[in-house]
Amino acid sequence: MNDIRSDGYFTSNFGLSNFTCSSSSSSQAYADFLNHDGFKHGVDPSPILVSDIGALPTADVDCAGILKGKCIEDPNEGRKAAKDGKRKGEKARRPRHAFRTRSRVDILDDGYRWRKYGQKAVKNSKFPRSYYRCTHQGCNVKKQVQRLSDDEGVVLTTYEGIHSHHIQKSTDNFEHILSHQLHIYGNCTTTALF
DNA sequence: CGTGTTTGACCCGCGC
DNA sequence: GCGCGGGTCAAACACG
Repeated sequence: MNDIRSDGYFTSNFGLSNFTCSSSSSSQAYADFLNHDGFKHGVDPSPILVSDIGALPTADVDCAGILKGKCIEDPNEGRKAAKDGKRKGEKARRPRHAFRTRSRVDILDDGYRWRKYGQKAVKNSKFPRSYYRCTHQGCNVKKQVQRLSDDEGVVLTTYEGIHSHHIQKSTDNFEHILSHQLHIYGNCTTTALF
């Protein structure tokens, strides 16, 4: 199900989609986020910061439904940790990882059910940031979705926490949604779906 | 009626 | 201390 290609990219089939990451931390991030085991590591140990986001290549989806992209570690973990009640300077226990995807739709279906609990205007951006929580009982995974102001075709999704359960939607549903989306937009090269 | 969204208020940390 | 910005809460609302 998982494979590291010769070019260092990490490909994994999570049931709903194929995702490609470029570093071991990225693959672990996605493994954590999707609650999967058995990942290989050691390709590229260097983390990529959200501040470098402008220099990163953008994720894309080809006509076979293969999503390619990079995930980014969030340097803002300490601040979030402090807000969660931890002491200043204490390392955050819950990693946050961001994924850039090129998509016309803001909501990328990753197979989990999310409940929106907030939306905020972002400074220096004309697009708001949306906040989502996993609706599964006992699972406190969160994600933020924001469209980049300098590239309106790019959606930045930040995941925080680890799912304590399996994907809640079936592959059949995903395929149904995918075919529906492709029917709507008629251009699968610019539509990203998980 | 259950579930999810909207949106203004609120809280907190940080910088000045 | 104060203002700003990010993040969260919760009441009201919409929808199937």
